Amino acid sequence: MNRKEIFTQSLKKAGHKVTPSRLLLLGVFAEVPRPISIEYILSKTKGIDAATIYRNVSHLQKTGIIRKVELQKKLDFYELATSHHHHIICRTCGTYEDIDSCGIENIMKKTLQNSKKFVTIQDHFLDFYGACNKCVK
Amino acid sequence: MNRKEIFTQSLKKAGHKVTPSRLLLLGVFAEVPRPISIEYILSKTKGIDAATIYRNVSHLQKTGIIRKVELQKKLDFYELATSHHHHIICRTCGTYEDIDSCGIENIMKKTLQNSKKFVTIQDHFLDFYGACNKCVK
DNA sequence: TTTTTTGCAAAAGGTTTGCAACACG
DNA sequence: CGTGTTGCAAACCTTTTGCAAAAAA
Repeated sequence: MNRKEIFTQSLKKAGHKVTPSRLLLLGVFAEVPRPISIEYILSKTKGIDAATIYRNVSHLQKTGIIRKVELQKKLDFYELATSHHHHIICRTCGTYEDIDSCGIENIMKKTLQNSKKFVTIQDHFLDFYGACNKCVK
Repeated sequence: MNRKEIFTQSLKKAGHKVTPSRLLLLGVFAEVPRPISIEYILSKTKGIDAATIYRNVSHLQKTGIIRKVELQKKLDFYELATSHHHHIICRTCGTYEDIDSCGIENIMKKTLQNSKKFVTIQDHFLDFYGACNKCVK
């Protein structure tokens, strides 16, 4: 079963009609093994109207074929230059806790040692998303 | 020296004029010990024109009073529901490597143990930003 | 008084929505 | 055929820019 057949099957299973634009969209996802942005998707699907892409991304997400990696609400966060730490954030109510010592330095060190392309790490981003006491049920 | 005086001094030192809108803006940052979004800032500075806020955030950033935590270019990344891993990304050219084993499970476990509010972690986000071989100089 | 900053209005991007034509099943 | 999907255009929202008035030094 080739890639197109797999896509076709998963679309049908989710109740979506199989259309050229959807196959193309899923093809873009399959070619890049990492989270990609709408901007990137649009650049790889030039023939298709942007509205169609937005609608399909939204539909495929609702049925679980793709999944949204949401980092808070909007991009570009700012902080006072003196503070930097990590958080655990409740997906339901948005409450959060700071994580004081997270041991990330070890991971950074190990990552650099294993890396073939990279020489330095200047910055990092780490947050956890979960459920707080009040929102577990 | 109170908070307002500290702000005044750091603005002057950076060559900014001291204005009510800037003091208010810095006050918002000081009240929340974590990265905040423009959206949040605007909601806390209602009397002031949005254009002024955007300009000030931009200026304060250039002189290092606040700092931008940039996660790629735009928010809302998507991935196939089956794939999930981490990256080390070059800030200059955008090249990246996958990080296969990053030891994050230990951090998750430790974080949950230390947490007072949280019961489960459903998801996490971790990327490193650095310089690759070609871009170090 | 000089230079920077501000508010307003307009412009510029990116995303969403309404609607009629079209295509999948 | 009937319903879901598409393209187009208009609507929306957020961010940026130009300009003249106001404020800081």
